[in-house]
Amino acid sequence: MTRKKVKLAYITNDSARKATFKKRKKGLLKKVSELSTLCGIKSCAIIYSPYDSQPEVWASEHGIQHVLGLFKNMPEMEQTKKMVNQESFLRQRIAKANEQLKKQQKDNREKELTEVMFQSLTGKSLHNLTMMDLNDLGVAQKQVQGEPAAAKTEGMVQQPHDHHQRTPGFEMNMDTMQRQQWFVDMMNLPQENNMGFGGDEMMLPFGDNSHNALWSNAFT
Amino acid sequence: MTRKKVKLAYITNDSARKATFKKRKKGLLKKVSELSTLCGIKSCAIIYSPYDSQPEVWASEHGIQHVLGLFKNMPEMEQTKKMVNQESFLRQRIAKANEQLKKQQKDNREKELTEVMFQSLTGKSLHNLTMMDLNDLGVAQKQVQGEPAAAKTEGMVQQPHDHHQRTPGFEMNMDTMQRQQWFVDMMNLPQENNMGFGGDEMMLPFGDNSHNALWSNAFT
DNA sequence: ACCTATTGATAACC
DNA sequence: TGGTTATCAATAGGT
Repeated sequence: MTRKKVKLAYITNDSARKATFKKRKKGLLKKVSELSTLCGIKSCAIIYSPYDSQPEVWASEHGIQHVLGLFKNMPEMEQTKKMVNQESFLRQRIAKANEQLKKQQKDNREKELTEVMFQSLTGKSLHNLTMMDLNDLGVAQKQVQGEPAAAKTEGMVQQPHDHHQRTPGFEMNMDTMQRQQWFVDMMNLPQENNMGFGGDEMMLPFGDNSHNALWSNAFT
Repeated sequence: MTRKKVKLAYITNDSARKATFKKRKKGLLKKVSELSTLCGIKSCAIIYSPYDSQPEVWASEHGIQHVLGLFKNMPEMEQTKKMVNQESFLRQRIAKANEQLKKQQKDNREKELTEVMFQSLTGKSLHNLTMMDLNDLGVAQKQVQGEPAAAKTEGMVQQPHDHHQRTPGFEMNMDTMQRQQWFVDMMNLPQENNMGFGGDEMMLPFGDNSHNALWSNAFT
């Protein structure tokens, strides 16, 4: 029963290391527990080992989580379930927003079509309509920017964010021809430029935020 | 130098408790350190005490944080800076989305107004356009066909979320006066009712997710 | 996994 | 608050 002085270094022997790990882990958690009990403080210990599928976690009752919120531990490291949940929740949220936006865009396009159709009924060129139909929601509009009717459109394209500011400012003194021209111009507004943000832009930068983590259910 | 058996219970004596705390904390962190060194495992301990302004944290080098991401400890408990940052970031993101959506809605509304105005100016029926829209966009039209335009307008206010679906359903049988009145009415439509989803609805449920926490900068 | 010698931690004291 | 020491507790190494 001689006992070496234990050099503080990695134990290369696998079984010995595992044995030591088990013993010391137990002792450590006990220490943590004692510390919390004796001193009435909040503490926790997290031990991740290849021996346990899950990280060993100990925390004083209602431990630190009540201070920083409610800390939780990942059931499994690799799963990072909650983190994914958080992310997916946000994605859902954003997808919903996007959906709303798309609806609006669709509606917008619908109106365009209506307006273009109106053109055709009133003797205007069907060129725009054709392009729109061919390209549906794509870049069709841009392809017709060279059209006379699109002169104003281009300006609007470049100031899509001010678009809404035009709305209330109807000039009701235009004659019919002018109004119709304006009407046609509006039809040629490229929807794409009013999309504002696309899916990609709304992607949460979780790549950069990979250090964000959500702990869950380790502290009882 | 007699030594009691140490009853595992809260030490009521303040100074004694503090002394014990200091000693044991030191010992505990040493244990954690040893465990990691000896067994090559990741571990960390977090000790929050009234004695230290900041929580005492120890983690094996590149500890657990590399498994779950990069865990970090709040510089100060109460600040929960990062958490706030995360939240505010998301809020920003969502606010942006909302803004975009509003723009779309406004633009949408603008087109509606234009359309309506044009109608009122020309006195033409747009039924055929409606049919075209129907073909292009599906069910939307069906829901509103045959309804008086004025009624529609009111519906828009009360059902802002279905706004886009009602829009194309112009009923063009009104006389010019009626149309113009409708037009004016539309212009006076409170924009707020067309926002689709509001800030509150997009509020992240952080109240419920208070257990979400972002650690930062504790693990060096 | 269980033992026990030995080291290590620390309660009580100064 | 920090240091000392007797004692208790943890555990290395063997079984």
